[in-house]
Amino acid sequence: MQKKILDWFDLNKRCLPWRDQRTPYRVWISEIMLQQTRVETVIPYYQRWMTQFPDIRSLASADEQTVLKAWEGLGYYSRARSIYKTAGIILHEMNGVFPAERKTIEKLPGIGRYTAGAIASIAFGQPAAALDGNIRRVYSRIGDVALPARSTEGEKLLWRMAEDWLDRDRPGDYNEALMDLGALICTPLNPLCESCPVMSVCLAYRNQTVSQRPVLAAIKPIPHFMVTAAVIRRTGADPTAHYLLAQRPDKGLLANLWEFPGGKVEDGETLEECLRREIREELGAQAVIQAPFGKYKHAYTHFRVTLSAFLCELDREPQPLAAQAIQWVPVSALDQFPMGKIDRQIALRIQSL
DNA sequence: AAAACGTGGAG
DNA sequence: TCTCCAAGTTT
Repeated sequence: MQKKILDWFDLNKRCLPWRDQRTPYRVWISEIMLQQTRVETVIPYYQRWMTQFPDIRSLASADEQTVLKAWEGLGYYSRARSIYKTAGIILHEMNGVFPAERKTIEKLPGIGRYTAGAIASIAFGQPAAALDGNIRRVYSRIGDVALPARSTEGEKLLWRMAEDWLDRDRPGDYNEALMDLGALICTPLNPLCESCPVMSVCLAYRNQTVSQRPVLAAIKPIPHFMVTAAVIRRTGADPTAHYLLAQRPDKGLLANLWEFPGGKVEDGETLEECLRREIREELGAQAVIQAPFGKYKHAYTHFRVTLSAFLCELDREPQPLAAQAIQWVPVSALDQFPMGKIDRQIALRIQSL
């Protein structure tokens, strides 16, 4: 099976930017960017990143805000903050040398079992197994695994398969081969079994259970929240327009990113009441609402929001009561502040005025 | 063990 | 419009 998969890989592997010059740094950055993220999404981010931060030293000497800005739009922003932390650790505690041992790699921030195995095998040629979404699907089908793939028992079995069946001579290529096989042939929907190099050993194919493998967990209902946000224009003699941004807490959703202040609508509250309450609580000021500034729908990982924005002014200078920091920002500088998708859309609308 | 954590694309 | 999910990790 390993030979069939590697022979297929040698003929069909994808040409991807991180597959040139396999330095540990390039493999590491690509692996983090690819966590839960499509290849096509990652490619332009990866190319910009390597221009902006060509090595660990340039990354470690940047500001976290600059790093988050480079990550803006990729999502799961703790990944960017972990990368930044890891760059500092490698530079200051490891003499600037990326560790080669899987166990050591796995101790670094943002690197779990999969990523440690991928880096160890791909960048260092070590016989370390990797189990990602693609490989999990491929092995669930080859072994016709009836256990839910993400259950404790299922994970145990699948990691065991990944360890036992790893090609010891070409571990990095083998792990990548399984991922390419999962991405190109053994796809979630409509897999191309007739073109698969391991069709003859695939138990799910034999048992006609391919479409039922892997066994997925039940999906939970996703709540939907109504939220408001204030686009606050600074009043006063200054002829240049400035708008107020607040920096989110350093933990949780969109940590350390900037946003237009606001919050969830509570029961029995109108949108305007919600906004005035939030501004009072977060900024210690009275909001004078002037006009609606658009509705924005957005789906996060585990909830959805409909955000109603309003153009406002304040009756006094705001205080950072809830945010880490607040800042009056000229329209031309809104670009430089890392934001999540929905706040970026609001910022773009301001810039189009 | 289960929940939190983003976004964009396909069907 | 809506669902599902795509190279997982952390708490």
